[in-house]
Amino acid sequence: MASRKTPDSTRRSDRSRRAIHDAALALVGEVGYGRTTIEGIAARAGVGKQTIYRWWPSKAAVLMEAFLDLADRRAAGTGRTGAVEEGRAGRAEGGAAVPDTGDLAADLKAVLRATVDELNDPVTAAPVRALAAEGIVDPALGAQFVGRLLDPRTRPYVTRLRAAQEAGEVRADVDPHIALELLLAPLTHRWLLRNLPLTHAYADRVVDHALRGLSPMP
Amino acid sequence: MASRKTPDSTRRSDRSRRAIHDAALALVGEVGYGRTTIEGIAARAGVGKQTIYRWWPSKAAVLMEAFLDLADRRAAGTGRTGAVEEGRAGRAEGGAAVPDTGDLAADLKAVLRATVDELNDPVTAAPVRALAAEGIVDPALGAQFVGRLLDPRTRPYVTRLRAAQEAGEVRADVDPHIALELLLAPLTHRWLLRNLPLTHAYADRVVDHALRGLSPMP
Amino acid sequence: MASRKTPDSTRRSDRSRRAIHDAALALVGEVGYGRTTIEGIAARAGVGKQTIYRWWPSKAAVLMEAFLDLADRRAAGTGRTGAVEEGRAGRAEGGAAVPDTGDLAADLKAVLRATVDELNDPVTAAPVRALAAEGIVDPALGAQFVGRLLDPRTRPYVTRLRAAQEAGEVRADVDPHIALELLLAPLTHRWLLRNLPLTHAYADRVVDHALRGLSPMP
Amino acid sequence: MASRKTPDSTRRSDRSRRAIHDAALALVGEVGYGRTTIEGIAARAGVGKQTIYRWWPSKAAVLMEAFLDLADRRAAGTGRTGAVEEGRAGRAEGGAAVPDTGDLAADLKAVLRATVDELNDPVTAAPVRALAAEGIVDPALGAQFVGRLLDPRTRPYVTRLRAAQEAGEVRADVDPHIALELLLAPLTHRWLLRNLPLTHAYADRVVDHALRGLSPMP
DNA sequence: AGCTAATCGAGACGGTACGTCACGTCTTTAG
DNA sequence: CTAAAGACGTGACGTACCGTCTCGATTAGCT
Repeated sequence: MASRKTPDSTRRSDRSRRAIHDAALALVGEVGYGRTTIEGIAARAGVGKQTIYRWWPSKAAVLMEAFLDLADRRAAGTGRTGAVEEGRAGRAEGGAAVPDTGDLAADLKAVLRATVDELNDPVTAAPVRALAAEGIVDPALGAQFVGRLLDPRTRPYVTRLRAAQEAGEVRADVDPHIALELLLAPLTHRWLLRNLPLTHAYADRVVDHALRGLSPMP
Repeated sequence: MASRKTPDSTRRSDRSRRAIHDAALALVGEVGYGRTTIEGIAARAGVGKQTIYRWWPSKAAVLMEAFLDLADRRAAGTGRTGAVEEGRAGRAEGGAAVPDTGDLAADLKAVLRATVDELNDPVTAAPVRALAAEGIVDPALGAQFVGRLLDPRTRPYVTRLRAAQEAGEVRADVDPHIALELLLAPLTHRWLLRNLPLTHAYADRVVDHALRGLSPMP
Repeated sequence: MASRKTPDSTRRSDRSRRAIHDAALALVGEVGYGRTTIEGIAARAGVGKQTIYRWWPSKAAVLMEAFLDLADRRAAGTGRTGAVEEGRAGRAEGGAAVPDTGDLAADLKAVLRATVDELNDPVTAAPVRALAAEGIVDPALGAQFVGRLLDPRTRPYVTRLRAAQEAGEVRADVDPHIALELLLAPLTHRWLLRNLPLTHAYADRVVDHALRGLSPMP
Repeated sequence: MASRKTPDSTRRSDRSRRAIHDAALALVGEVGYGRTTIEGIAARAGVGKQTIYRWWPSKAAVLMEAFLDLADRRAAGTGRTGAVEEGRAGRAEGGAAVPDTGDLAADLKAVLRATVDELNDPVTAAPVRALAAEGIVDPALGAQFVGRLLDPRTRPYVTRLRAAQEAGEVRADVDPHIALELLLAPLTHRWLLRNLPLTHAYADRVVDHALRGLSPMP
């Protein structure tokens, strides 16, 4: 049944898939996304070019999958296995839960500080930067970036914020998605622009300002 | 005196420079940044490739300059000629002044709505998206992007915010640069990700939340 | 096993090879060697440039092979099929036999007249001129020119001269190679210099003088 | 009167002309004719490109003139100043006289040995090879090569051969030009092809064979 | 001696071709 | 039928020179 267009995925070689993932991540880390080529990935992975073209539509798609796979493996490795501990916030595929100690500011700071660390880690950051850049220019990839990478990771924030709203910690007339952007966008902004240092202190400041507002008490 | 590395800029052809700018902007608008090639720009501009390589280090640099030139020409054309009106906020190279009516929220909304319109205009947006994407991956270009494109355009905001601070409209313990990021980053975030609509209403909401904060009055 | 430097010649496309030969010969004939470019050959042959660079080190090498191939095909087509007639002189790859009627002068004249005709034929002459010129300046190519083009074609002369020597028609103390040069060089000299007409009469004269000598009988 | 096409040669800079000659010869000697460029000559001579294009039609023309100039200067320097000694053979522009001791074979051997030495000298040989090669492919240049370089140098041979003919040393029915080719062509043949060593012994052998003929006494 | 016109050095310009790299497709051989 | 290998047509890369052109700055030769 499987024509040339849709190869039979049951016969796919897992060895090759993983080797391609590894090669893609390694090359992007070593020489940058622009200088990473499909031929280079194939050579490094010890794989024929066609094996890449058969299963992925583009270099970016390879990298995206490679990164998601890496992130999943990490999460699986580091993740607490006791489902009991997951608490109210839970933990979805790809996204770490936001703690809920009752102190919203403290919870957000804790999580955003971790995000800052992740963004400052060159290993994880390189592929994500590349994917973000490519997604900015290519809408289809951008949608994938948001849907497969970003959304799963931000959903816990929305959940936490909604909980805070129910607890009266956050105004009722605020859309949690907008609140999320108010908190997260300044960090990613600095990360993408590299114009100012992205520190824990900055994350704290952003949380404080976002929650309290910029205007003085009336 | 001028060595082979740094050509004599006094003998540079203005006709070619402008033709290259125009061709670059046109091509990026028509076929996208990725499919725009230096050969294509040269051919369209009726210019030898070497003339591009002589004066610019990269495709991105050409586009950057082309866009800045365009923006300057536009600003010069649209700019209010009465220097008297420039008032407190003034108007620097490339950056439009933020009005100061005394009502900070209204002033910010007015200006951010204009920014939203600009970001939604496909003509201006295409080159800026491309430059942003390239800058994310190439730190040197990113610095240029910030220094030559972004900073001049955001400086008036900082000025306005500082004025608001002096007028007691904004808390004294807020760094105006951070305040700026709180206001602007959510907009650029949506613009880059294309995941949610970038509207005037959203700009208003962001201003309101940023100024008042997310937490209810204690 | 085949490294990147030495491509796998078993997978080489014969269609492309032949198309390249034809294009090279055609272009050299039409616009001359100097104005023949590798890009032009590739375009005319409907072939990628890389396919030329993969298999030949230079434009001259392409032309050399193209010409040898042409000459071989011609010889195969014109060649006498009756192996019985090959006689004493035989016929090696690329070289036509020199007849042996017992009259050395007549045999040489017959063959050298044919050579004159060949040299005066613009179709064959154009590539050979070009290769000769290139070989004069590039020793490596010159060696190929001699080894692959010239030697096979002159070897029958040496054979015939040696036979004549054994028959007592030629002095015993003469090196047949030198004798060959005495006969052939004046023709190629005129051909290369184009200063004097290259005719059958001239070929005859050269044979007569070379055999009898310039000095009168003592 | 002098339009743009025919520059006023009275105002020509001798310094530049000589510098260009020197640069051309030096470069051809150092990197070969193919890698010698007009830009390179100009740079090396400290001269604008236009100064070359104004006075010479091609790279080959520059080299030709440079070589002739060099040869003239050498001849003027080495040449015997006593015109009395010039004897029967005389000495024309560029060509050294062939001695006339009465022994034709000895005289020819002496001169041809000198020619062999000259051809084996890499300094003189490099430009002449280049010019010969170019002349083979470009008929106009070839004519110049013959007329300005070769003919002046071979004329003395013809004169000497004619004298020998009058003295009964050479058959009356021999065209001196053909005789010249019989003697000289084998040498240039070896020189151009580089397939066999070009030695004094070879020159001697050629003279002997040419004068006595290849056939045994009848 | 001063004027004026051409030549000079320099090098930017519109081009063409170079030789290399990577693209995405296709074909071959092995499992 | 997939996979490794890699040749193929394609097209852009960045470089080197081409021959033309435009600049001041000499520099003659003629008033």
